[in-house]
Amino acid sequence: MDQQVKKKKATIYDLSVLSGSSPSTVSAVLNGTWRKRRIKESTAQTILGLAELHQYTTNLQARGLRRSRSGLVGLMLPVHDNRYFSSMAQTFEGHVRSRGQCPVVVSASRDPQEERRTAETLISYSIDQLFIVGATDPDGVHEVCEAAGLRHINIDLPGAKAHSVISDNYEGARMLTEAIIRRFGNDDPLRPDQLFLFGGRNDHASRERIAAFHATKKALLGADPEDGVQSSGYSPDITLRAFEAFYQRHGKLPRALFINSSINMEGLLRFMAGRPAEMFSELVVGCYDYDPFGSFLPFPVIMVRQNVEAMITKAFELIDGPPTVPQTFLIAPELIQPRSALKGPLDTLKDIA
Amino acid sequence: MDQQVKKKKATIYDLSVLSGSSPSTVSAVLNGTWRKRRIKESTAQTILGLAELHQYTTNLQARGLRRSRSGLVGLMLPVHDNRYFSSMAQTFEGHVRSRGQCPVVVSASRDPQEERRTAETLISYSIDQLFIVGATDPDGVHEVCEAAGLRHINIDLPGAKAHSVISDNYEGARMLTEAIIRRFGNDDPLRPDQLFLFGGRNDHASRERIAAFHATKKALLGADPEDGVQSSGYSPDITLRAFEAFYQRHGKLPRALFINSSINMEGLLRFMAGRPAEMFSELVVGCYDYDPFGSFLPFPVIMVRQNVEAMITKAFELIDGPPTVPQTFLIAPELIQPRSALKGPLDTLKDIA
DNA sequence: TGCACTTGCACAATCGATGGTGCAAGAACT
DNA sequence: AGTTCTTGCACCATCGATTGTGCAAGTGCA
Repeated sequence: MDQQVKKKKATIYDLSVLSGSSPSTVSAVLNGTWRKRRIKESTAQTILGLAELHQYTTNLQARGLRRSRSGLVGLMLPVHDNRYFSSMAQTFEGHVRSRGQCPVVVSASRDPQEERRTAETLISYSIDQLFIVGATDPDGVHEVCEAAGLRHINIDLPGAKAHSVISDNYEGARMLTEAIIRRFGNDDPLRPDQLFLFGGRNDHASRERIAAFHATKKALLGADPEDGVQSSGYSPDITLRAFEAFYQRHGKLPRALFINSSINMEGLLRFMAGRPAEMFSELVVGCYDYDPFGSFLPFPVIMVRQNVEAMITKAFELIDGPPTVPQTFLIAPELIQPRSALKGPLDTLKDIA
Repeated sequence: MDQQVKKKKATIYDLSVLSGSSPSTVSAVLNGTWRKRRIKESTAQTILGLAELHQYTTNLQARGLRRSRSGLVGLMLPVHDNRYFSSMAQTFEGHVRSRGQCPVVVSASRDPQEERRTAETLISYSIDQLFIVGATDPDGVHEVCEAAGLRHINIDLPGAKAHSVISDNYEGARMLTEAIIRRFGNDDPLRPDQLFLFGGRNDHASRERIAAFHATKKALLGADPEDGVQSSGYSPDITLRAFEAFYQRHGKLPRALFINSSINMEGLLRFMAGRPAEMFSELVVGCYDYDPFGSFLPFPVIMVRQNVEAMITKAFELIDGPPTVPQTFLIAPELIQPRSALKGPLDTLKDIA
């Protein structure tokens, strides 16, 4: 009967019996340390043959328990459903796999409590390293990791207590603001009260971007009215409401927009839905994020692409390196002109038609 | 010194000593089975207090080893970097968390070998269930799961040997094709040789969609030339080349396009990049996938949104239900008119400004 | 007082792999 | 032949939690 075939998954003990060797010998052969343990070549071959035959696979929980690490490497994202973060996941996976470890990607919803709980859960599985992306409370997560002796690193949003690899938000926002302004010709240049920033929150990235936004406006346009920033967090709906409020107050949208992230950009889309396309035909938008579809909207959208590959690479370098005092590393982002469809992490996969 | 503070993470044995109870009692208290084991309320409180005090957390590898399951639930995606799949991940996470388990999301690059290897790795960690999304070789993965006695289910692309929950691709493609055709008025209706399908591959979804495409063209336009389908897999670059080849041959793009997925749509974007926007002003596109940014391109893009929430819900229902003969369940997708910015899984998160 | 229950917990085996240590048999050498 | 190495492996404790079982002390009742 099929029920009898319900294989219990061969263990080293099974192979031990079958091969006539001890479990420890079998273990050594199967995990590759057998030469160091002076196991005879022929013994090894016998065991490897049996393993193959019986489809042996290591029980990684048992190994993890013994070694007190698991081979799992964690990536904690704010959310999955976003091109920036999902390309982060994609890139991360590639790196982890190429080191023979197993990537575990989870999201924590930008909720400090959830972030800590998530870290704790991962720690309970004895993950080997944790990459903390865009955490609302990086230092809170740090405490949890620290207490468990877990190597970790911040990405995208910096913490004070562990290394951080982040985008050069100031420079990126400076470039973006400048590009928005320069987009307008000299005959009808942009006025300071025509450029607004939507999105942003009280996090490091937003603060830097807002600072650069202000500074660049002042430098290039000579002035910068007080009310130029409409904070609306990282929520499409709140951003939508901010646009609606603005529209109610002014009877129109600004001439130009600096939008803090693709998530806020979705708020603009929601505002656009149901309104005539002509309403947006003169609009110029800068968005601090890159999304290929966002780049081809019916008005110019200048985007900033953060260098995910470089960030992840640097993060691995640091997390593997010797511990030093926490430092923040800036990775230069790239200004992307409207109507650009760039390659992404998927392009490294082999093309299959 | 800090080095001495390197806490070894309290175990039930530590708490056992501290509380004067046996490890098994501590274990029972901490995992909630203590009433069943007739542990005194006061004993339990003492232990819980100590656990709190010493920041005890269960070593889930040890538990997993003993129980031979881990509390991990796997989601295997083709890729992360895509709104369809990442919204799948987002939705999945919500469901898994609400059951007190830990989601593990990994991708397998649409590579049959990678798919099996990935499943094997996850199995080695004793995951409790596996959700297989868009697998190139679902039945291959099935074998691996079957051998390990792992509950699993196919999503998006069906397999023959396990339950499958998929989008009603035929009906979706029928709606989409019809919507594309109806988009053209009666004075200058679309001709059969003006509507082409790009993308698709030899998988179940593509076959269904292509069949519906053909049938609907024939039904509504009376004819359907042979060469109406340009297979280009799931790769932006191959799709780009398909567009270039088409353009070379015909000196123009088709009047209307059925694009098989957002990934192929990115191929169109790549084709658009660097070419004048006017070239696309008359184009009408239907895309079998939904991406909010894709919905606002400078030409009408009719999209199909697959009901991710319903698919995941159904999948959980099935995977938890009693085993029966493998069956495929169709979930109705939704036709999305151009310029629609819909809510997604992120909107369930609490908005933070 | 005697017997049957109930209460409250301890004991010990177990999950599967790892790695330090010990030791017999054979080789090499004097 | 006696001593010292080397080879090749087995033994066993261990990682931390779970769980079936056993049993002493206490309770209730005739």
